Parts: sequence; C-alpha cells; structure tokens
Amino acid sequence: MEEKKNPKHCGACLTKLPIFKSLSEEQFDLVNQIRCRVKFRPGEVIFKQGTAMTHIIVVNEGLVKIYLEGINNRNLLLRFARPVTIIGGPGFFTDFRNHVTTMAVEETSACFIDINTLSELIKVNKDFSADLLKWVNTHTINNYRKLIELTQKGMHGRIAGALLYLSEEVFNERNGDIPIKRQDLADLTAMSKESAIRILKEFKDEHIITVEGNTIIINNKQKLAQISTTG
Amino acid sequence: MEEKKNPKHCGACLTKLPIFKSLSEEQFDLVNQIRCRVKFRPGEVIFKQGTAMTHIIVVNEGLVKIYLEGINNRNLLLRFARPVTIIGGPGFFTDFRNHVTTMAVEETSACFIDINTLSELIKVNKDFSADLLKWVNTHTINNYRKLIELTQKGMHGRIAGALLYLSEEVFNERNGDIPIKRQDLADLTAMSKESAIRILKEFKDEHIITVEGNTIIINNKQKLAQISTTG
DNA sequence: AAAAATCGTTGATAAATATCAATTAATTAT
DNA sequence: ATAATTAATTGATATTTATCAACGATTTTT
Repeated sequence: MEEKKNPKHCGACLTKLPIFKSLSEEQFDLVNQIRCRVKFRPGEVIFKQGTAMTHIIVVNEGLVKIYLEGINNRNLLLRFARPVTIIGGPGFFTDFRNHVTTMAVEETSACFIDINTLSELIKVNKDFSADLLKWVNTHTINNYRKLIELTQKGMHGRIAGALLYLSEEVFNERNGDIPIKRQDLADLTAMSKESAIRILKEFKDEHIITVEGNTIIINNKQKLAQISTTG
Repeated sequence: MEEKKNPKHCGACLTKLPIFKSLSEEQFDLVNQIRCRVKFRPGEVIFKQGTAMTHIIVVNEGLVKIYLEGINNRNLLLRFARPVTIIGGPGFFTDFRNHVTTMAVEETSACFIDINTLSELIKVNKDFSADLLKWVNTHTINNYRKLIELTQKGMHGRIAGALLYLSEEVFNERNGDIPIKRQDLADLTAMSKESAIRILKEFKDEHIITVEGNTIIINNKQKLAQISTTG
C-alpha cells in the first residue's frame, strides 16, 4: 500500500463523475486539495466491514469488488467497480461505519476523500446532495433486483445473469472473456463454489461458454439471456 | 377508497416524523395545504410496482406491507409499516417509478404528498435533504441485512427472525401475539407457504410458539433469537 | 344459511442445492 | 526451478426445499 499526495490534478477524474459535476470551482479545488491517492495490490482490503467510515474513495485505476461479510465466513458479492467510480456506503449520515468490505481485485489506485469534507459539501451545495440521493436510490433499485435474483431464480439463471453482468459491465473492454475466480462467481450468485463450477460445466457442455483456465468466454449471449430470465 | 381533504391539521402527525422536523413553519404549512388524506381497506393497493411515482404517502393509521413483485407471481415482502411512517421509494430522483408495491393490510389511512412539492422542499431545505439521505441509507443497511438473511440462513433461522421482527416491530402493541397470513410469512422469508407452515409446526411441537388459528403466540423468545442466529 | 372462495394443514414425492472427500491444475514463494 | 500453497474439478452422498395433491377449516359472498 503505497501513498502519494496529489500526483496530478484530479480534474480529468472528477469530471467523469456525474455526481461531482454540481460542485463549484472552489468546492472542486477543495476536494483536490484534501484528497490522497493510494495504490492497492490484488487482495488488499480498502475498507473493512465494521470499521469506522472515515473516508470515501474514488477508484482511478484497476478493479475492486464490494461484498458483505455474512455468516460462517461466507461472503455475498454485491458488485464490482471500475474507474471512475465513487465508493461510499450506507454508513454515511447514519452510523458512519462501513457496512461492506471493499477489496482490490486488480492493481488499483484510489483517491481518499474524508467524510467531513464531503459533509461540508453536502451542506453547502444543494445540487450535490440531490445527486447523491439519486445515486443512493439507484443502488437501492439494484439491491431490489439482486434480492429477487438471488431468492427467486435457480442456480442456472443466477449464473447466466452473473456472466452477462460480468461480460457487459465489468470486463466489457475485453473481447468478451471473463477472468473470474470461481469463489467470486459463487459469492456473486449466493451458492457454493462447487455448484457454480457444475453449472459452468453444463454451460460448457452445451457450448454456451468456453472455459480456458481461469477465464470464461461467452459463445452464446442470447442463450444466456434466455436462461437468465426463463430458467 | 374514500377521499377527504385535510380533515385536521397534520401537525401532530408530521412532528412525529424526524424527517420532517427540519422543515420551516412555512414549508410545513405548504405540506399541510397540498396533502390529501385517503382511506384504504385491507387488500387495497396504494402504490403499484411499475407505475409512475407521483406521490409519497405518510401512513397515519393502520398497517401496510411493502413488497417486490418478483418472478412467477411470487412476491418478496420487504417490510411492514405502521403509523407514523413516510413511504417513498427509490424511484425518487431516478426514474420516478414505483419499484415496490404498497398494500393496506389493516384498514389504513394515508396522506398523499406530491413529488413536485417534495422536490421543491429538497431544493430549498438542505437539512431536509440530508435527513432524506440518512433515511435512504438506513433502508440500504436493512436491505443488506435482508440479503444475508435470505441467502445465508436456513428456513428455521429465517422464520425465527421473521417472528421476532413481527412481534417486536410490527405487532409490538399487542401482547406478543402475531396475526399473520401464512403466505405473508412465506413472502417475508422467501420460501413456499407449505415450508413456512412446516417450520411453524416444528416450533409449535417444541413449545416455542403457540398457534391459535391465524395468530401466533411466542412462548420462548430467547430460543427464537438463538435459532435466528445459530440455525 | 348455503354456496363459493380463500386459507391452513398434511403427506408423499421430486427437485434443487450443499457438503465432504479426493484429485488435479495453477499460482506463488523459496 | 522446486516446493508450498491456493484454486479448480469431480464424484458420491446427504440435506434442504419445493411441488403436487388432497382435505379440512375459515371467511366471504350471495
């Protein structure tokens, strides 16, 4: 975990975040001043569930996963996040704790912005808090979808949906191949690792996907979409 | 569905809502002006998932349930709400649609407040939007809990947890007896109605609960709490 | 009050899913 | 490179949970 202070101006980064667009130049400079950029290696925890929420981050480079630490050392993977994304959490304005764990999956660099500064901005800038509200509500909609996905679909449908999500939203810059750990896929679909592997094998036998070591290649996206909704 | 306009001043009602405490007298009066009180009979839908979100409500009397309409006519019951509670939804500031269905369980009366008025208040009143953010984040924390509860606990633990929730947070003004439909209990715990009934029977045989027709009486809260966490 | 509809219950069975154990492949550290 | 560790895979089996069907009880409607 290597720490650098403001290696470059963060304008390029923040302008990509709709949520920061409503900041005035002055407010924006403030964020630029106080931010602190840190690098993480794969597997390193950025925020740990249960700890005090002192900062939010903006992911600049790499890939992180966000998950709930549940019962009996089982995790529930909520989502992955690519640059440029702001990672906050529901502890904001409530108990100021981290309710999820955030971990670097690839080599990742992120800017830390402290909660107090953020709170100031919200108090001063109405548009900003409206944007934040919108952002939080978007997540709630996703959580609702996830609740239905995980409680009302069988394993085939869940794996199919997960593969589509990974290919379209996480690894979309690759040629449709998905490098994912089996345990992560299992955590994403709330099943055992062995079950996830078995479904993958079925898909492989039906030529819907090709598996080459760690990476999964989607051959028949249509079919996956159909399995995701039907089965 | 019977409609009355401002049968009485809503001060008593709104002061009970922390979220409305930050309103100025003027803003508060505005809400009082535009609000519209409506009565619902058990089983009547107040908001239907998928429709445009034109209002929020404040539940004054009765009991409502809030659920997701999922796959194959299966519902996922998110929570019940008692007076005095504000019922909004994640459509606010996003797509302005209802993402959940809200239904009266007992005879219920609720005040409708239109979205535009609410939006105005948010733009004018910073504290109000901060409160709203806090409120939404609280719900997100609950959704996370629910995700773990439903995906990582067995049926016994889920039913135990649901009974505790119902007794402590929904029917807490009764002497510990819970009048609930079996289907609602099943929807709350994401299992089939038959399975829910079977778990209830097991609890009954172990004298943890007593079942008298529609109502469930908790005899051993400790044991339920233990089952909820352990099993 | 009778009929119709809904709700609760139970048993038998099938389907879905997890667990355990063993083995092989891949990755990381020495 | 070689050893040590971690990850992927597979089979056998047990557990969990749903489905289907039947029936009795309750509530609602006519």
